[in-house]
Amino acid sequence: MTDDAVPWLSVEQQVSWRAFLQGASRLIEGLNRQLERDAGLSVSEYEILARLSETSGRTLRMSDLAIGLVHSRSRLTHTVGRLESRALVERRPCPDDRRGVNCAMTDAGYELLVATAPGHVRAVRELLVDPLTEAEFRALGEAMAKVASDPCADRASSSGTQEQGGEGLTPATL
Amino acid sequence: MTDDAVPWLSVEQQVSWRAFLQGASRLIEGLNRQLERDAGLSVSEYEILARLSETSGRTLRMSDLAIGLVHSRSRLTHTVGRLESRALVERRPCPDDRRGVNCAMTDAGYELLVATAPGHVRAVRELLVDPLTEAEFRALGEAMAKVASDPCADRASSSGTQEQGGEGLTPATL
DNA sequence: GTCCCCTAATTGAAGTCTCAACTATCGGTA
DNA sequence: TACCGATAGTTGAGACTTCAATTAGGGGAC
Repeated sequence: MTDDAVPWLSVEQQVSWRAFLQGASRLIEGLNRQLERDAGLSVSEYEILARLSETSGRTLRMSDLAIGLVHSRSRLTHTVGRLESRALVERRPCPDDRRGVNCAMTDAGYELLVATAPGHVRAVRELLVDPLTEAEFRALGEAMAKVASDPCADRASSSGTQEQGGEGLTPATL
Repeated sequence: MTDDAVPWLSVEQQVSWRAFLQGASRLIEGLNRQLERDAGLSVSEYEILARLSETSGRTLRMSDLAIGLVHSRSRLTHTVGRLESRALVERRPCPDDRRGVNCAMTDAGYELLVATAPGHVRAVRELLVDPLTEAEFRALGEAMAKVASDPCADRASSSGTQEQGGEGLTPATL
């Protein structure tokens, strides 16, 4: 934990940062609302079904799902539990590793996904794709891919109180 | 709710879209962890304190806070309640509108923010700003500003089942 | 073989958010 | 003035997530 002074964000950076928070918030909220209304699914649940639908056998190991979706194992366990209780998904022991659990999509799950996908895609377009130009959307994707794969993202920095490098001392940050 | 076919996302768009979900997830999770560890605050709580610190009088009306942070009123009520129970914030009646409630930052709240800001800024830099070039970060900010202010974001589209315009019928979406 | 540490997954409690219902006030209109 | 729809904020229940603890199996070193 290097304890060097870290400069405040510039005003421009702060504007970007807040735009990110606000935009992400609106987007996710809008998607959740649409999915909940039309299919009784949350975005996480939809994501799980979508991932499963893409694999041969419509089956994925819990840990692979968790990694792909960037969810904690615990969260995944709970969410899959809910899906399983609705018979959209099934848990099976993993043949080659007795610690593992396979999550398999049922026919009902697949059907629900097929029925739900069009509305979801439309919402993603309306809320995210359409407001942007193609180039903007591509740039957004590239930037977020870097953020997603940033190797340091696990061990977030700790810090005591220390002086900042910037101008004033307004903690006008975030 | 026009019921026209909506094309699937292209493969490239899907990659961008998933990168967004993954990146946002890692980012927010990392920030929450850092704030929780170092100050016992969540990102939403930090945001509230930060907004308050920027206003003259360090006071903001509940509804203004809710709009600025893109939180539901209910969520804001709960979160402010928690902050108030820790004496980081105070609720006062709003002089000019008897329905309104003003949320005012206490000195303790301000001090906690000042003590917390450096670590938080560092985390934002490590997780989001540093992995990107300046141009990328600016582009990200501009795109997200459009998403945040998109006028249609409120009434998310509803939809029944309908055929898609794309190629196959794989609901490989999200 | 057996120790030991690592990974896989689950559990339950505590914390947070959402949703719908409710109270109170505002402000325009008849 | 009395009504009435809209806005501000709260509440509590239920849904979802997080965190720490727990169970179970893998796999290398000795």
